[in-house]
Amino acid sequence: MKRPVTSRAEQRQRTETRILTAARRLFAENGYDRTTIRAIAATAGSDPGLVMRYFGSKEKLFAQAATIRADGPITGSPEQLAELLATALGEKLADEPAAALAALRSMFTHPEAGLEVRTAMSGQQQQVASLMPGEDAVLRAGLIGALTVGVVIGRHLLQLDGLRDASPEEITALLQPLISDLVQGRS
Amino acid sequence: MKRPVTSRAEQRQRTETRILTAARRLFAENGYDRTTIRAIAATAGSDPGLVMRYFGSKEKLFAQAATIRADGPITGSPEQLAELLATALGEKLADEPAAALAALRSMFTHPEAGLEVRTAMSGQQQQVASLMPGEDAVLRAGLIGALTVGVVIGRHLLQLDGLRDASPEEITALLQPLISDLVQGRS
DNA sequence: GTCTATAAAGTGATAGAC
DNA sequence: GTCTATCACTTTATAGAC
Repeated sequence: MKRPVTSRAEQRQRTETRILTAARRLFAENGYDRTTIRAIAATAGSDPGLVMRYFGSKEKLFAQAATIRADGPITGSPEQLAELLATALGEKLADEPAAALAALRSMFTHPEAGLEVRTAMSGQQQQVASLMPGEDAVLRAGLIGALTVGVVIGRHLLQLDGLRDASPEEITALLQPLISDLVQGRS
Repeated sequence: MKRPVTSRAEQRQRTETRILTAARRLFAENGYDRTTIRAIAATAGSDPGLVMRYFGSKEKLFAQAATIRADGPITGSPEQLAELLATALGEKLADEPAAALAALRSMFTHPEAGLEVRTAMSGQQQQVASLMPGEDAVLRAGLIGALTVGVVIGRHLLQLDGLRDASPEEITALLQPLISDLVQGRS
């Protein structure tokens, strides 16, 4: 008897990733509540029962699908910091990170998603603030965070007029000096 | 027979506003999908049947509850414009406009709410851009809009670290020069 | 192991009793 | 006019047939 090119375990993991990819896309497009297990299974070419069997619950599936990958560690002088933050923003604008978008779209209506986003941002902000001078460093770091989410959701989720079509470079070129001002504490 | 101090029509309109207020609060707190007619009725001390009778459908109730009041007309020189935008932002930070927050919280998961926010912002942005110099005025106006929503949701909805506690004046003081840069096109 | 059938719960909306 | 009772539907989750 010839071994199949794809073993049982391989096949299983393959459909598992297919389900996860489908879930990510649908969660990013429609949010947690409006995405049904049925729709995910259909998109993945699979079955609702299997989705439950593999991931346990809709909640657990979402947790895996909407995990935000943290940016690399942040260090350097204030001048370097501004440039670092601007390029990190540029990356978030260039590609469409489905997992992060899934979390972002659901953050206002699904408590778990809100927590995910808040903790991810909180960690980042503390790091950033510790590298910044001034009494109000935490506030200024928060404003950088707010600016970042504002631009990301303005482009990917709300599709605001000017933001949708502009190139990432164009946007970061405009924003880097502003971020630099916030980092240095000039006002 | 003595006339009651509150007539039939008065009484009716009174409960109608009570329902509307409750709806605004719950929509702002939990979003469209997770807010039920039943919960609105209970909060308003009324009845689900009456809510339907008065407003026709959940959709129509939401439309009335989540209407964004546009800012006053925007005019003036670029210098004035930056100040105007900063103070308008300050107002949005000082009080908690329940109707706008209801629309904002649901904008990613409820298409109607998304449209409401998008059209409100689009109108504002076009006005602002028309008063700004430079080729990329539309993009820069969009960035001002993104910054504004970012800060508003960062404070009221996400409750980001530095933003939650800072005073509106502190925030606008930091942001006005940045807005001014975007308006003038310095970068 | 994969999928069908169904259970259990909750929703918006409606009809009709008081 | 106000509210109770219920309909029709959809959801996640489960149990069991193949």
